Amino acid sequence: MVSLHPIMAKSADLDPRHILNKSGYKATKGRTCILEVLINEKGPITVAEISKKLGRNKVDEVTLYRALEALVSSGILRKVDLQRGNARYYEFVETHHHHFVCSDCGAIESFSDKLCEKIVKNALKNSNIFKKADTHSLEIFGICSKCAKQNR
Amino acid sequence: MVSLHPIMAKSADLDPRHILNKSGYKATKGRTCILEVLINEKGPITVAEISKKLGRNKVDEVTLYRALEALVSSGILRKVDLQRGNARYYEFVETHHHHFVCSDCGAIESFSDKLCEKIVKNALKNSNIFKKADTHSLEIFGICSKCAKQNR
DNA sequence: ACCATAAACGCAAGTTAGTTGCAATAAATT
DNA sequence: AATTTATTGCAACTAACTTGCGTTTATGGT
Ligand SMILES: [Mn+2]
Ligand SMILES: [Mn+2]
Ligand SMILES: [Zn+2]
Ligand SMILES: [Zn+2]
Repeated sequence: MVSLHPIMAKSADLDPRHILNKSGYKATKGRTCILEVLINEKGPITVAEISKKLGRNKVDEVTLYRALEALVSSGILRKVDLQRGNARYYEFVETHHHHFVCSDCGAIESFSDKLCEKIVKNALKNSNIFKKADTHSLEIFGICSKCAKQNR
Repeated sequence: MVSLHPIMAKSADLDPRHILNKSGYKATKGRTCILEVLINEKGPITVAEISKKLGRNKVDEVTLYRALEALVSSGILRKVDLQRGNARYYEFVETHHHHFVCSDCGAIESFSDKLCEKIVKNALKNSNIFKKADTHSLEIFGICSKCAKQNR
């Protein structure tokens, strides 16, 4: 938990305009709003959800797709597969973590575990063709207790 | 490595017809061929690739999609996200494992690590809403040494 | 071997998701 | 304020599925 001085609107690394410029993008109205939506979101959301949350700041869907792909390629956003249809899920990358997902209702719980690094290290050691790893994804799927109760 | 008696065409758990029937499906020509393709494949492949490998046994694309979804829902096949465009990747589930994927050329190396189970156990212990886990996915992304060399 | 039944199939049509090209616009740099 | 270059919106397109429905085919019972 970071506590901010009241006079500071936002720490720089949570300010969409600053983030965009730092990565060499123009802080246009569109991208600023898009990134703001994702920063304010606790978990991954779909393209359609982002569009809806933009409200009166809605951008063309082409613009949205292009912006999301750009931000992913810079490591600002992350695309995750939550195995729910084929919609893509995006989330702002603050700290690395994983997801526990309910296969029924889609409820998401985040977690992290430093054992992951150990696994990546092992995989690299045993690999014949990889010398370094960039990223990894780990999601666990199950039925949440609410859904488990209902489906009985 | 399992050694089979010459008179035995295939061990039962690798025989598509047997697998289909055991799960309550009809061993139609279509599904038998589809499953055969996936059993003979070492890694996950796309719908288009499956279709091509079917050759003269090609089925309608609708049939293919319906068959794949059915087989996934029975746990016979698995759908994995290798972060390469939006085509879906399917693979026959023989033993649980994970993938190390080249973000550039798509090369895949499989691995498994029992530390995964530990992570799942940890996540369950710390979870407020999940009491059990069904499956999990873990993929590592990097650039293979061949691509690393070329891109220099 | 034949029949009944339900699963699976193929076709046609439709939808949803994502892409490409290009001229117009708006940040950033000077 | 002018210049430069990324970004945008529109229109059109492609790829990736999905749905409905009448026909076919595998399977289990006679
Ligand atoms: Mn998350
Ligand atoms: Mn595999
Ligand atoms: Zn649930
Ligand atoms: Zn490679």
